[in-house]
Amino acid sequence: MTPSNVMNIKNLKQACKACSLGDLCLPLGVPLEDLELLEGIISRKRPVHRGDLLYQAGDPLGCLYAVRCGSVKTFVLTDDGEEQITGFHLPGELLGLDAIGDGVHPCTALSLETSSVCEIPFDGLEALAGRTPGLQHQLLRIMSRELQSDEQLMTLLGKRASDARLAAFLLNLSDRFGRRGFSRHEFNLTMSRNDIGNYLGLAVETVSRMFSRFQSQDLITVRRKLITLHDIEGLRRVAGLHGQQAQCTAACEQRPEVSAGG
Amino acid sequence: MTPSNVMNIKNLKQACKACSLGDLCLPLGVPLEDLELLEGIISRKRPVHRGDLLYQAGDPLGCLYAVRCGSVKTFVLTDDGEEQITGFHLPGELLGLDAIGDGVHPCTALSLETSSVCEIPFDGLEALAGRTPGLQHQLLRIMSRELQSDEQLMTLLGKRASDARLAAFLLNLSDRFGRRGFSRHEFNLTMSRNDIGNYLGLAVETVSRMFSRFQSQDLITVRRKLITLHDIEGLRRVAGLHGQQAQCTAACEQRPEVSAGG
DNA sequence: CGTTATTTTGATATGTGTCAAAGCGTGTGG
DNA sequence: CCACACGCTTTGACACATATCAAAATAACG
Repeated sequence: MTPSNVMNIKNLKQACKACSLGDLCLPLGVPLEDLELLEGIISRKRPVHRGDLLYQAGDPLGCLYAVRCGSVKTFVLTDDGEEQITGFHLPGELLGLDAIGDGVHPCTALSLETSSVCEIPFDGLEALAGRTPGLQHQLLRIMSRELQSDEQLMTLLGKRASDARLAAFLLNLSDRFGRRGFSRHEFNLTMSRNDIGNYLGLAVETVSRMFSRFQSQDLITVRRKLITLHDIEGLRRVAGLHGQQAQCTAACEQRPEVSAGG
Repeated sequence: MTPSNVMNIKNLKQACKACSLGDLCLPLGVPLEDLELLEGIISRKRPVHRGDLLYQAGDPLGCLYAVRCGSVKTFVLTDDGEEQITGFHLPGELLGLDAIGDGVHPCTALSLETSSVCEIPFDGLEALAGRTPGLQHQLLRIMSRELQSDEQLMTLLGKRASDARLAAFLLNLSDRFGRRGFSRHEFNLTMSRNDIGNYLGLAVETVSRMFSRFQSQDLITVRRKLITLHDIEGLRRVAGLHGQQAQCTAACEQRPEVSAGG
């Protein structure tokens, strides 16, 4: 009705092919000619704002959502009414896959900041996947990876102490930000301390205390929402991820601290 | 080489169509004519015994495995070498889906008793799913449901006390046994107390104490591996699953104990 | 039938939740 | 632009649930 609508239609054309995070999202491995078919069913919504819901628990599954920019949290409501956060989602990640089983969203998705998401009608995606082996494969891969990361989270929640949980959480975010071209050493937490505690199965106070402790150990600097990682290897040690990446010789036992400008 | 091989070949023909748990497994929703194609790629192995491995962490993904009878546990090895159990799997359940992402099994699958499993080459399954919409849909559904159940487990591990965890675990098993035609009230635990504790993020001793407590509260009877549930509604209350099924009025506050023959 | 593994029970230690309150940033209205 | 109020975060004190340590009881296995 207004000129702005025309703009929106134009924006729609600016889909997967031009999207900077293509290879983190569904299009990875999908041949160019099929990509256009995928673009055909995806629509890009207006930006959503902090606190906006993408979908709510109980909603019928209409679309999956891909985060384009910003961040989103998903949570289920336990039977006594409190929320359990099931994930924080960064650009390139697909939301709503847990709704395919019953055709109903089991959790709610809420935007943590001003974000942009792509809407992908599931019916269309499924039909297209049947005709496009690369897309089917990528869809299965994405779901499989989510199963894998859930398994890691279970280990964290089931076996690890509070410091290991928070350290693993920070390292996980660092890694995911890094893959998206952001700094691995410095990033903003878009979720509250409360959310972090909820996700990690810890009280808010414990999260806060651990942040303070890590800071006093020169592992990180905390300045409100801004986190700076100074000693990633040290964090790995706290997280219980011994020498996963670099060769772990004597170096694991040394390294007292790395001073950095305060 | 021996006559017994001939028997095995005959057994192979006795595939999905004749399988008693067809509608719990992959074939659900797959039309009859496509079912034969599915049967074509599935092979049924000899029984596996207690302690046998179906696959190990690090193995390349060759096949998915469907439990036909018996039970299997899957676990990842944490970086400091201890195992974290990620699931117990009953007949009709599909194992190895978490390997699709990287083409490598992230966890190990070990049979808890004498079991029988079907081997499903993933390549073939994927190719067939591309030609069979019903099969593709069922595969996506199975993976989605697993995501959903992981979310529930996260809530359990993150928020619930030890009694709620164990109660929820028993109810979950009861429900799954029930769906498979076994008793919902009485079943054998094929896993050790250690395994249960590992899975639920509890010490063995705590699991044992909770079993004793539930028994003294007349919620269950424990006789070694054999568990009998006497008061499912009571267990639901302990698990924090308030009035999910029946209406929960004043009864929730009353009911001091229900005596039963000891 | 003896040996070993598993399970149960008890005593104690400790990490983390809970309660309480202060500090700090953010946003709002005068 | 400043003052106030509100929410979020941090810090402290304490209590409690559960892990840990230790040992007995019981089942499993050769």
